[in-house]
Amino acid sequence: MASTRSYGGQSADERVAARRARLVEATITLLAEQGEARTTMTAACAGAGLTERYFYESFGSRDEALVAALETAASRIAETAVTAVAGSFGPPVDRVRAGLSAVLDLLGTHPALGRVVVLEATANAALRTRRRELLAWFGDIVAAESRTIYGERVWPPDRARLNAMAFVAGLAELVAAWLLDELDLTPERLVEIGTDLFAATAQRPDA
Amino acid sequence: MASTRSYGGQSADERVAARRARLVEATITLLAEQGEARTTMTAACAGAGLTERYFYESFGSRDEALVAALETAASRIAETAVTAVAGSFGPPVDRVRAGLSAVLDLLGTHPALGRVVVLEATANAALRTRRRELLAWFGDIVAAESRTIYGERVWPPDRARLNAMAFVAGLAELVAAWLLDELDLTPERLVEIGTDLFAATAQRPDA
DNA sequence: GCAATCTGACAGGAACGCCTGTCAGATTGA
DNA sequence: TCAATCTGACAGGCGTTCCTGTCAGATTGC
Repeated sequence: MASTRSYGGQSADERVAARRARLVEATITLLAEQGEARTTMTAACAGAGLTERYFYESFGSRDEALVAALETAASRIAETAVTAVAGSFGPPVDRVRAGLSAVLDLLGTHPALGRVVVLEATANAALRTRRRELLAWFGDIVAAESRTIYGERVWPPDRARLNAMAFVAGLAELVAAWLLDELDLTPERLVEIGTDLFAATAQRPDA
Repeated sequence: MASTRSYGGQSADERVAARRARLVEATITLLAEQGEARTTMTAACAGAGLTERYFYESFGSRDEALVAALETAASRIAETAVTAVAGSFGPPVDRVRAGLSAVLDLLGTHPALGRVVVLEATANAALRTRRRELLAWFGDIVAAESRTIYGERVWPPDRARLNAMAFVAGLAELVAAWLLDELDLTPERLVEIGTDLFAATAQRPDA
């Protein structure tokens, strides 16, 4: 039962990892294009070009695959943001803008990531649980970045984290509206609004 | 088929309205206590003490009932907020605090309303669509209130609306964490944070 | 009192998705 | 070459839910 031989020029571990990766990508695509309800186990297998048996080689259930897709998409977005801020310089507002621009560029190039993270991440109980953990994680990242950007003018850590979570959740809602073409939103306007909101929520009012 | 006689001392219209109201209340309770997935049509009927046929007397589908439950819960919360702000006086920050306090009191007394609006409102495609419309509506209300509270120091209408939507969505996320006992949140702290966030997002930074 | 109507209980069709099992054919290492 | 293993196709059980239909009993207007 347990694979051990090489096959098609790949070791057993490599084949399993490749199949898992294909399933995750197919799940991301399906979530983005068809929504959570239609992202069935069968559809994910079909999208990955694999049969149902291989699904349970990598995931214990449909929910596990959905969560893996969310984690993958969220990690790519977070990594983009952190890298952009770390590679930026200049006055605080420019560094924030750099991070937001990088994220919105990424979402423009890969809309599926945005749709998974801001539109479909709440469609399922397992996804919602993981989403809240990811939001807390984003909050920690944003709060930490805000301290390196603004220095002493930020809130104390506990409060900074809560403010950062509210900032991320609020901005995510506007991104959702943008992805759905609902309000007169553009990436440029989102960057502008996000930069202002970050400044307003990260800094203490008396600072 | 169409009811027209009186029965049990009530006219046909009254009976239909009463049954619908019971179904909506049962749906709210189920959403709050069992989650969207277990809020089945059958369960709503059982909760309302009605048989399945009466479900389709008032709703064309399960989704319609879920949406009606969300609308009812959201309206009660919005009404509470608007009434509290309208009945408050004093400096701006006090009026904002009055509105937030009233809402959190309501959620403390009727946790089901909060759970439906901030935890379960995204669990279903039909609910998500209605939720975004309600969020835009909340945004309009909050933006309008912010102008009466802060006067000329607020953003222009378009921008005020977007900021208000981000504020509501961000605060809703913190309320969700509170309802789930996840971060060291209390109603008092939420009021404090919400008041600060409102001030930070409603007013122009240079005002 | 009686026919018409309303109500509650319940059965079950139809559809769907998750997950498991079987089986023939392809690929490998010896 | 050949046995062992890996792969893809597919069938189908199981459980669930939505929604419709039937039917006996309760309540009404006349």
